[in-house]
Amino acid sequence: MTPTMPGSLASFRARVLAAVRRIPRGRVATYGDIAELVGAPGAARAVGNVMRGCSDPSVPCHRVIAAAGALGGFGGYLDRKRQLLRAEGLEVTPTRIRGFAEVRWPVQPRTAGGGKATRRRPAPV
DNA sequence: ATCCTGACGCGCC
DNA sequence: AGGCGCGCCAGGA
Repeated sequence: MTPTMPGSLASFRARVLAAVRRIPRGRVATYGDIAELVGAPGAARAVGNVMRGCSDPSVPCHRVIAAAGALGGFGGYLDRKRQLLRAEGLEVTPTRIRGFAEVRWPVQPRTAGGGKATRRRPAPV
């Protein structure tokens, strides 16, 4: 390909959408995480701007939340976001995702090695 | 090239 | 716990 075609050329937006698309169902990622994934640590805000124009149904923009498991935003339909997340089996409190660390992505599910590194069941409620 | 906006992040009150 | 303000970053006018 062209000598100058580092992935960086792909619009920040394109990279973000690609990353978001990789978020598995039932999992969530923060704007900051996405930013870092696309090689723009600290650009969480910019990521949010991208999501804002995310009209692509193939992009699970609802899986992108704010830091600490906060819901973040979703246009004027935050309720919609909670609904979608719940539909994926996530526990969502009125203000945040429950067990955020457990459903956060990307996360290394300890390649089924030793076994007990992280309790898959942190305890209900 | 400059200014302003924003689905953020984090510290502080 | 919850709410407020400042700082950061990329895009658009």
